[in-house]
Amino acid sequence: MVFISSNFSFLFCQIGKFCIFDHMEQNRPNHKLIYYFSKWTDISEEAEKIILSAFEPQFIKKKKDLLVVNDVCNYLYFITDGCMRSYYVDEKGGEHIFQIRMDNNWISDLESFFSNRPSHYYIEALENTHYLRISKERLEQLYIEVPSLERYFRILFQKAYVNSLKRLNATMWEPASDRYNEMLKEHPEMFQRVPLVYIASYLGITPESLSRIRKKK
Amino acid sequence: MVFISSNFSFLFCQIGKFCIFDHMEQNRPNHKLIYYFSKWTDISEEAEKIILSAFEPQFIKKKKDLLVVNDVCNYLYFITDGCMRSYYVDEKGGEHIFQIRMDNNWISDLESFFSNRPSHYYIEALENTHYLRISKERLEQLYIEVPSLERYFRILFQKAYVNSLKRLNATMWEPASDRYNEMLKEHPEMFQRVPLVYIASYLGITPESLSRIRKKK
DNA sequence: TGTAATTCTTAACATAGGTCAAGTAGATTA
DNA sequence: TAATCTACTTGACCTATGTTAAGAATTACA
Repeated sequence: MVFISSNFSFLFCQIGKFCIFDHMEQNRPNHKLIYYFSKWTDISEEAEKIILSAFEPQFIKKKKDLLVVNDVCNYLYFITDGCMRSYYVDEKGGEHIFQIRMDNNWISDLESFFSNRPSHYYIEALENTHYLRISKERLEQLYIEVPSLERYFRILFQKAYVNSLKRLNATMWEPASDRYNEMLKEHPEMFQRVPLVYIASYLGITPESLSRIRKKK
Repeated sequence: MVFISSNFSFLFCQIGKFCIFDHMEQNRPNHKLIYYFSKWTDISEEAEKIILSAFEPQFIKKKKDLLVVNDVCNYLYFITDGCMRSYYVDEKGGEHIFQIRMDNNWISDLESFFSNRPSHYYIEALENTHYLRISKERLEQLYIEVPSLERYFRILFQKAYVNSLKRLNATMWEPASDRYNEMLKEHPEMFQRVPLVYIASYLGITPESLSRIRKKK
């Protein structure tokens, strides 16, 4: 695959991630958020204060659910430190993971969030995780108070959509071994923090298949 | 599949399509566009004029290319009447269709459009097609002249992203026959206008497999 | 520290869907 | 009207991946 194999980074759709924040103070996590906003749009000092007050810092323990099926997803979540997965459960009880997100990434069920309808998904913490959250009402208000945020989210969703289409093409037309190899290359840190069972599901295969792929290398 | 089978409409990701325009005058296609904008955001009469002047009405004949690989995609296209497909070609020469769009839908290569980098894709007319187009420069300017457009596109991409993730889940975890049946239910018009070869590719299978699925029914 | 739970691997077998090759039926063109 | 094309189908065979079941290695916990 000529162009697909050149960059499989979309395999994680890790929207909004651009640099490491080791130099930042650990206890001012909101500043990471502002940094990302300011990458794509202008944020005045005034606006910065408003934004920081709109997001609530939260914590969740490993293996706890942030969202369960049939609940409305009331928040947009920005992971400052930790790891989450979102998945659905089919009628035979099988779990299908479609998102794994780590530090400095957004996670939510956008469909439920924007429609106020019950979610079909679960969101679960894979590690003890610190995150920021904002409710739909507060976000709508924020779009009015800080109009340039609309631009940030327009660009965020635009990129997320493009990445998702690439991942779709790879899933349809690339063999699982290629998807695995490129993921290994683009996201080695993932393999240190996330069990292979989950990575297999994310890639659209069974853990047994992933095991075979890894053996062949 | 409990929730997926309840609505496969995302299989077409026909973002922005909400109603039929039979009642509209055929020769004022731009008004369809305004109608869609005004569904999600407020458009003043003033803004309407600016928008209408920013989009150029165009026409392309069946089988002609709107975009070819390695060209930069300079426009966002809104199909007012007709049908297009976008696809890429793998190193063995195989074509893989990932979008089929008909009346009142957007089509483009967003990645190339926003990055100004050469596209990996083709966009081809499957019918004689009337469409509107806007360049990146003009759109950036329009975001400034009509800020509420940023909101429209934020919502458009947000929905497109959600649909794309659902299509990804269906592709990974649902059998091809289910995807076919639901597409037939949700988009029967597609089968009147688009050859099965293309629909097969869109569903991620070969024409032979689609033929077998259709036979079994 | 021992037991249970997770995580990962392996092997035998099953199956959906791909590949190749041929053939039919309409539509298009000479 | 014959000759091509294009769209679609069919059949034989193949392969990647799923399924089931078992076991090893690691981690958590009582």
